[in-house]
Amino acid sequence: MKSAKISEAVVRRLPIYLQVLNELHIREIQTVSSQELGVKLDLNPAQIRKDLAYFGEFGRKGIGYDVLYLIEKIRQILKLNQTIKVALVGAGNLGRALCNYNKYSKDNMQITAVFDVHPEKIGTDINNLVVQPMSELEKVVAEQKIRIGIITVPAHEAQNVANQFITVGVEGILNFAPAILRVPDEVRIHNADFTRELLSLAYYLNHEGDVSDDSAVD
Amino acid sequence: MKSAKISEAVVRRLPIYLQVLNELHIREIQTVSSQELGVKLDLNPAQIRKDLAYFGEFGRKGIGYDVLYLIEKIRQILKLNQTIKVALVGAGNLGRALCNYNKYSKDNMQITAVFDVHPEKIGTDINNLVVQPMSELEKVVAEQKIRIGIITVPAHEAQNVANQFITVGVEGILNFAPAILRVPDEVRIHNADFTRELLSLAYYLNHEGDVSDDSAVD
DNA sequence: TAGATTGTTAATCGATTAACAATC
DNA sequence: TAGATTGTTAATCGATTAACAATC
Repeated sequence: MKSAKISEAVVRRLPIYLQVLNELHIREIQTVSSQELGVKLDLNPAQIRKDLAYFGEFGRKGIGYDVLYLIEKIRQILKLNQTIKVALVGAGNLGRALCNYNKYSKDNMQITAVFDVHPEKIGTDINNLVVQPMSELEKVVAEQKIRIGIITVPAHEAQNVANQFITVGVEGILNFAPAILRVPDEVRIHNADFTRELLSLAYYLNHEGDVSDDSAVD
Repeated sequence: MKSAKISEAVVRRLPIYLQVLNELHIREIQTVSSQELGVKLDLNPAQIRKDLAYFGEFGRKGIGYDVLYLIEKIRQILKLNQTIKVALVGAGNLGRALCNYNKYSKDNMQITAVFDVHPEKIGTDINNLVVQPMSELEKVVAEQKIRIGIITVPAHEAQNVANQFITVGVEGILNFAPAILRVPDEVRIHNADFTRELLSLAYYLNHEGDVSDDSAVD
């Protein structure tokens, strides 16, 4: 199956579908149409149907999609029907926030190890995980079969941490640092740098703001 | 000028350009070509030139782009040549992390007020800001001319907070909660929900993982 | 049966890339 | 002048949307 290359745009919509479907499930709604999903998500129903059809025939003509069944299918597509272990480097505020987040998530993604480069952080406790030194990274990743690395260190340390993740054989990296990281093709990197979202948001503000235009250049 | 509607894809690349340019500036590099930027960012040079050309003629034929000048121009485009004030609701770990982040940023975006719905958080201190009750939101937003709202509350409270932001006239919202929020057309909403990035990252992992395939449905 | 809705093909739309004249 | 690189037009590519037969 899964023959044709699926576009990134499609893959990025799957977690969104999953989110709405989970909400529907909680509200005990059993069936949903692409039409209804489209309204909720501001997406074209044809697009939703097409996205899902890349992976199989999940719906029933004249009826729609069974919510629980579709949840299960999307989870399978995203490989969430197994527990995926995650290591986090950078035990600062953000790292702590993510670890906490973790325990509420039932998505079978689990942060199971936390590391930091700074000696004073080593040994401290975060959400029942003890912060370990980077020297332990290789051993722990191998032992726990960790497949994803999260980077929550300052920008200037990010590439260095990424390199270490790559060396120890992590398959995917989620980077929170506001830096452009170089990784080999076989490692997938996603950026969760919120400053990008914040800056692009600024573009869409109305123009009224008191622009004091202090541009030195011309 | 700025006549044609600029596509979202273009706007989302601007902060990335800004990031590389800032790095180049720190390294005291004065001029850069679209070719060089392309290599750094894994983007087609023609695309970079085209993106920038939507906003003006910033480069010099045969030479390239002056780094400092281009930084200034992109900052103008993103409206960062003014201080944009931001309010944050949700004084949890993530909220605290963002406030801290804040002080290092020189992007003229500033979190100037923090709120929380829970009484026990009110009055506590976050990075020199006192957490205020939601009842103060309207007054503070008006007084400080706050234009962007950040949501760092749990998913089930997010829509409620968004509604309050909308009521008090915020122009843009950055949502960190893993929830789909409904906002009117005139309010811009960007999502910084990292679970989406994490789940789509899982899709790209290699297949090897021990899939115990415990799917109950068929 | 009539109404609803899927899966899918074809049409449209938009974004990326190639190519090149202009020019530093 | 020769080499480099922009800004921009035209060509290509890919993603979204419309339309509809199949079918519940």
